[in-house]
Amino acid sequence: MRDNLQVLKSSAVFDSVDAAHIDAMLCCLGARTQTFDRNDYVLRAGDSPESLGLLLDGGVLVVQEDFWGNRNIRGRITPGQVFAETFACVPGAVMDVSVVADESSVVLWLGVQRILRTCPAACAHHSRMIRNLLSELAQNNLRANEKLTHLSCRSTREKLLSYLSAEARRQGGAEFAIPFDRQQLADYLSVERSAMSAELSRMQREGLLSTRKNVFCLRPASPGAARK
Amino acid sequence: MRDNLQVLKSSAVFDSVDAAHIDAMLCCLGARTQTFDRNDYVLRAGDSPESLGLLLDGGVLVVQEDFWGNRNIRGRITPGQVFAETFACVPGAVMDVSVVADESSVVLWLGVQRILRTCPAACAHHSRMIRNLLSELAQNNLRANEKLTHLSCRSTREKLLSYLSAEARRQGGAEFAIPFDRQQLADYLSVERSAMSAELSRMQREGLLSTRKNVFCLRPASPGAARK
DNA sequence: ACGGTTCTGTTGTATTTCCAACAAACGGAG
DNA sequence: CTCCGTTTGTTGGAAATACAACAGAACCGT
Repeated sequence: MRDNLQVLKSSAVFDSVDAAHIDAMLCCLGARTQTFDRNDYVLRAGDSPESLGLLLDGGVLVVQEDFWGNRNIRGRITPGQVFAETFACVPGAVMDVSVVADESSVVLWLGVQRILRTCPAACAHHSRMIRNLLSELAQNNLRANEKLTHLSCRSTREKLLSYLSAEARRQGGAEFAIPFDRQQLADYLSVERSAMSAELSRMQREGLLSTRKNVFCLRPASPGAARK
Repeated sequence: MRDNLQVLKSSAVFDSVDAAHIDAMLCCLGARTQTFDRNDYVLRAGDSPESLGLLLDGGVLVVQEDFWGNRNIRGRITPGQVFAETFACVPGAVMDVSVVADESSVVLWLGVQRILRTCPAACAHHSRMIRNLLSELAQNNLRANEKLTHLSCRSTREKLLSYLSAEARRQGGAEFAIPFDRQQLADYLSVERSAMSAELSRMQREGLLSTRKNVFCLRPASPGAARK
């Protein structure tokens, strides 16, 4: 719990905010922490959160669920990242997604309206935080765009390649770990788990990639690879 | 062209900015207008725009295209709305989508970094505009979320119902016009145009809805409706 | 080591989508 | 009005996905 300050200092929303002032800011933002066990709901679809969540420890999934338990995973939040900021920034916005703890997690709630409503000149750091928040929203937009790119692919194979290429690019190498197990990956890409599993097998047989558990390694295209 | 000021005043990014100050702001933002014919590219994938676009007149489509001309429509921008703001807000961000004029259009370019970089206190309206921009980004996020909801549906019918319900909700009635023709709607939902057309026919036969051109009317569920 | 649970890959069948080609309806331009 | 290009709806065969059911592997705590 002592390294929470470390997480805060490295978090994008507190970027360029003097560490010495963070305590004062937290008080000003009405910050409070909350802990969750695995599979606990952090926020439910239908909520209108007034605070954004900053994950201090653990991991949470942003998911959309229908009545029959079908779920689409929007993304996974890791410590230092924020979530629900979009809904917290639009007063009255109703969440159409839920946030579920994927493991034991600690969340710091920040009353974003206290940043936005009061005059930014009141506190020198407010203006900085608003710009950080804006940057965070833009990043979130980019992530959503990326996911839209994956989902607009027509076939399971294309979706996999689109996602895996993006992940390789993001992590800067052909070998990388993904934050999902197979079922979660299928829910993220909106495909059938079994069909995806079969497709991954085919792709491995063709030499496009190799995978052990959640570690993938993309291979450069080999001209003599067998099709199908 | 004279009613451009009217568009600006009603635009969300200039919300609560005194009309008398807009002129001064435009100068400060390095604003300049540009006109486009139908099918002209306003921005191309690969660009790193330093300005956001505010549409003064006409209509533009945000699209993602691959090498073979397959395109996915991300959305349609109408006068008063902004586009490319996400990329303009993240210095160096490379666009993975293009913006194409769907009709003759007039765009006002606003140097967003001049809002963000300079001290907000320098101009009383800067702080207001930053918050407007933040709100705009949040709205954009909500739209992206909505589209993700549509795209995560598995079947053509589900996608159609998801989109049409959302549109009905947005426009506040069972009867509404959509901003797309059939091909554009198919590209927006990432489905086959012909399959979508067939599905729409089936849904009409079942009495779920009626459609003439781009006007749709959703009907309340009738218990005795024939399946398939 | 032992069960029990979860995760992953495989397979077969039913269903759906994709694709190409065509037909009908529509909307200007001359 | 006719011609012509565009848009929309229809159809049939090829291909891909959805679904269910199962088997082996990995993982857990006891």
